[in-house]
Amino acid sequence: MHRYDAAEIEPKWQRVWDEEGLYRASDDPGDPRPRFYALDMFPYPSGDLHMGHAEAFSGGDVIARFRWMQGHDVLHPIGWDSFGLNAENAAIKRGIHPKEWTYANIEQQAASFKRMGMSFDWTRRLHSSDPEYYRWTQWLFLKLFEMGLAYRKNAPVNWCPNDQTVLANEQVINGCCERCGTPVVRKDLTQWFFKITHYAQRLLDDVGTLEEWPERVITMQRNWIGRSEGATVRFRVDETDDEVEVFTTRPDTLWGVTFFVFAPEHPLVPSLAGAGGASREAREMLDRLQSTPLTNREQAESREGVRLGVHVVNPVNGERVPTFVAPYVLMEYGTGAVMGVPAHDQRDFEFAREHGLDVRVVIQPPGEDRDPATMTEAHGHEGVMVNSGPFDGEPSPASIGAVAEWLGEQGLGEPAVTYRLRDWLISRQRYWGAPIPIIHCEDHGEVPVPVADLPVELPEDVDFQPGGESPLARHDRFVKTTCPRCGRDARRDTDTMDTFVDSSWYFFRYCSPGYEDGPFRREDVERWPVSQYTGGVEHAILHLLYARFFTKVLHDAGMVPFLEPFPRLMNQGQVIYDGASMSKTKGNLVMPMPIIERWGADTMRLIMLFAGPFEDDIDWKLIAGDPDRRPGVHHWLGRVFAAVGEAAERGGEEPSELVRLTHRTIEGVTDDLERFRFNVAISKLMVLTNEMRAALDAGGAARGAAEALTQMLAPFAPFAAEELWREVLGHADSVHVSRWPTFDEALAAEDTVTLVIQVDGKVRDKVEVPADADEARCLGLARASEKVGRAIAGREVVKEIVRAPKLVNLVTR
RNA sequence: GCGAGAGUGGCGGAACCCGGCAGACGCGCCGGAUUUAGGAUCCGGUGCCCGAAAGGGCGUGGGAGUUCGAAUCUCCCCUCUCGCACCA
Repeated sequence: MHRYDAAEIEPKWQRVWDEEGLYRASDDPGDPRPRFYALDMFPYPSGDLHMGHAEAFSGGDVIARFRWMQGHDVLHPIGWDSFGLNAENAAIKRGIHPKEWTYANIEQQAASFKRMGMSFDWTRRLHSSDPEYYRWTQWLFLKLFEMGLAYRKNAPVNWCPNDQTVLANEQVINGCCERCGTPVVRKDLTQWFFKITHYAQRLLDDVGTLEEWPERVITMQRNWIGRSEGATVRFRVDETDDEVEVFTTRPDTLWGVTFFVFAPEHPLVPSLAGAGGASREAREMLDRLQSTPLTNREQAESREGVRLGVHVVNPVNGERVPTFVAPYVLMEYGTGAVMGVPAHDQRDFEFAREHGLDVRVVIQPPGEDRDPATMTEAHGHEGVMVNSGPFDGEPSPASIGAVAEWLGEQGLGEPAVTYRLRDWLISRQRYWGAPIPIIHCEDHGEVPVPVADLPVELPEDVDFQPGGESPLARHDRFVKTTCPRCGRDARRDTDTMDTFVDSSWYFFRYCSPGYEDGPFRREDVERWPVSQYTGGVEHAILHLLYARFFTKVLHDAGMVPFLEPFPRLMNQGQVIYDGASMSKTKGNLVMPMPIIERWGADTMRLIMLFAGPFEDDIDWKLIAGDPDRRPGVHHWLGRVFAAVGEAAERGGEEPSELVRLTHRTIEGVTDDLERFRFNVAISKLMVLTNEMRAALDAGGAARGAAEALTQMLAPFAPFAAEELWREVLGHADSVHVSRWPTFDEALAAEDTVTLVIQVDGKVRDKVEVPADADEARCLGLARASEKVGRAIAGREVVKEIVRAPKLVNLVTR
């Protein structure tokens, strides 16, 4: 009798696996096995692993183990995204060094991963905060710099007053810092950017080719890139002769312009306000608008605005229209100025009504008579252009392109495409990140650190309290250097890189661990394209967009052979509690390690994987029940032990029913694993267990079922399966290097099936029939059924549908 | 507002891809057995309604459609979740 005792078997096998060195990807390019690169999003080392890690990595591990058993050469690496603000803030709070905090957490997480039975190739482990890693992050920065894709400019940036750092647009959520929730303010700073906008169109085009990505992630990427087609049009300021450009998606409404609006930050605004002799009140309001943080404005829905007192001339009809400054126009999008077409744009309409401006209809649907005096909202779409000079009578919106082209011919503008995507701001004025490898020389400007001098190491003796400039700026020995070109005194750049830079290429480094002559070898990356990327949907935009951008850049640099890094993406759901995210502050935090200590790692893995579809959220409150009560999956493992144990000791021929079910289960589970349907696969293994139990209780043998069950259990519950395979079933080698069972169609085939007999589509009877029963036989049985006879009594059967051997449907009148 | 996805027992969910026994599997609950006891184990039951039972009726958010037959395909509506949101 074999009792299931996780506490005994799990540490034992963990040791053995370590010694045996399982799970190493081959370094041999001639290895004939098919390769499978199972990539999990590398964790951020804040504290111990949480439930989200437990779920995501359990799923990723099932896939990796499944592929191993299918005979693949599997690369299943692990590393840590170990730079970043969290470490720095936590370290400040605790009065210790970020490095100390970070590496202590990494060690804890690594130990937890081993305890969970993760099949990582530990020899390829990396940490983005190691000099040997960020050396190459810096190298890649220089590559982008060399390619003209990294540049510095003075720009208004999003500044978090709490974290004392700049944030990327992507890190501002509803006007607040993504990290701490503090409202973000505007500030002008000189910052480093990566020219991701240069790749906007390619990022957009190629995202559509990712057929194995979740649709919603593709949509989110598309929306983020935000391509709009239309035209730019040049207006002239009548009083000053300044030229000002606008972007519009609706050039067909140009004849309906009745006013013109600038964003408060627009560079022309100060001089135009002067030229227009704006009133004191107007100037005060202007000041207020210009100093209001961008974010507060975003939330405002007011249609306030200030009249500038100057006019612009509409190039298509020569009309003079008044100009305004209004917060509803954003400097960040388009050109920072818009033409006001109140009849056909809702925002412009509201603005016009607020300020008593004309509304002129220039698109009129046939049979309708839109009257500016009585309109209560703007009309956008279908109709015929009117009051539109040469375009009168043309259809809209079909004429948008024609108008744009006409503008070009007339020299008034041109067709244009605009993206919402901004360049990627990568400078951070914080300590715990990769230093930007640039030296500022008075004579030579921005000079790259020579590759031989990389890494620019992060000094440890730094006062890293945030103070509005980079902590590195206060470290004289770091800052003072000499120019690599002229040898004279120069200053190092003191900003560090956004951690998203680190995570944009780590999956390449796994392919060439320890490589000394570059970030990775092209042939290694070519040999190990990512087969499956698994991670949280919270990275649906930023990380994935940046990693895609990097891949394209490196492709263009000739360093990688493909254009997209992750052909297959799977997002696991979140682990939540009672409908809300778990957090320490809410007091609803459940951690995986206590569960592992109490019930074992296999149970924790099975709880996660059996709870529901992998991509759906798991609400711990709904699935967990009493924490002291034995989890259902633990109970099941006990039943598996009992059944496999008995089967191992008993000889004889297996009941054909059980053989059949075994093969059907192999077929089903294999398919489920290909499709991430872990919960369904586990339920099938449970069914097989129940059937084994019944066969054993009836005195039958079950050895074949026991072997197959143990093997199929291995990806989910690696410890229990190993114990059964080696100790109970008596195999010498690990179950994890055994070959995945194959299914035999002949053995899986049923010899009898259930014939369902319907009358008018309702099930009236069921009969067991031979699998090869023909139509006549089925129909005869249906006709002979007493229940069917009762159901059709007194009625005429007008049609007989027969799908032998499974179904007969008698249709009556 | 725009976009995406989802609505099935007391609960998590299966069947949806490819129309054919709805509710697999598990949790919970009910009954029984065993046990000093148990949050342990084993056996049986468990969609709802009527009925002692046999049996019957109803049933996959609502409504229509296609079909011999719809949880599944099509259309409309409702609800919820997620993402984006003054993007000119």
